[in-house]
Amino acid sequence: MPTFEVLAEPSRRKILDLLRDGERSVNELVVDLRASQPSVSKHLRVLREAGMVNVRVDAQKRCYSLNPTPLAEVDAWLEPYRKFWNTRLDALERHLDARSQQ
Amino acid sequence: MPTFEVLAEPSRRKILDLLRDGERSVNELVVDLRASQPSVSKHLRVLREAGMVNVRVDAQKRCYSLNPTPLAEVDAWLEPYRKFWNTRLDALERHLDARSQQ
DNA sequence: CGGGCATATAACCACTACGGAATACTCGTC
DNA sequence: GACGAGTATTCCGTAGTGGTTATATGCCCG
Repeated sequence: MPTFEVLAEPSRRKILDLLRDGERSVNELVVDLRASQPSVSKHLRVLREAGMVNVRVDAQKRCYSLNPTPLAEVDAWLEPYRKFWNTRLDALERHLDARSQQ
Repeated sequence: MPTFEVLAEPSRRKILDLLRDGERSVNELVVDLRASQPSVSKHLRVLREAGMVNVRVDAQKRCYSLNPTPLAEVDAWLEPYRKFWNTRLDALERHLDARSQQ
């Protein structure tokens, strides 16, 4: 599934957010997300196949950790837009400066 | 529709990309996207309702222009991840530095 | 005011994604 | 080797999305 589609799911974004604090087992994620275990497992599969998380097997547990690399694609897409809201902010600043001259 | 879902559609991202170069009429977008007119109109509606584009009426034509503001939400979500691939790059740099010492 | 241009909307269809319940798998333990 | 914990997978039902065709709307012009 393409990166942007993966991120369209709020639960999946939240999983990534949680994994920023370090690796978590499936059950820990289930608790934090207040979702069913199959649901979380399915989302984790999507994230795995998109290369956004890594798995470490620890007996029965699977510990998932963050792989932020694919997010660079989003960052790259966003890049050309950044100058737009920068120039917007610049315009706003100029506007405010002009007002402060009064 | 939430920002991330709006962006999940490749055609919609492409529309935004095209509008970076300035406003376009629906028909111009239809040509550039090689898509049907109703399809483009629907995508434009989604983008409109998400506040990502503005419309200017010019006789029969509707000229759409970019409103990048909602993209700031994506940028904000992405922000905490940026340091991750920075530290990854740092790690890569250290690795390369270490190799160059040999 | 009739016709053609530009766009929006409606109605329909195919597809897929998500959630829940049930089940299968796999490992460590007794 | 039976059992339970932890997780993955399967099998539904459902809802929503995107595409196409057909139609409606609004505007300019002759």
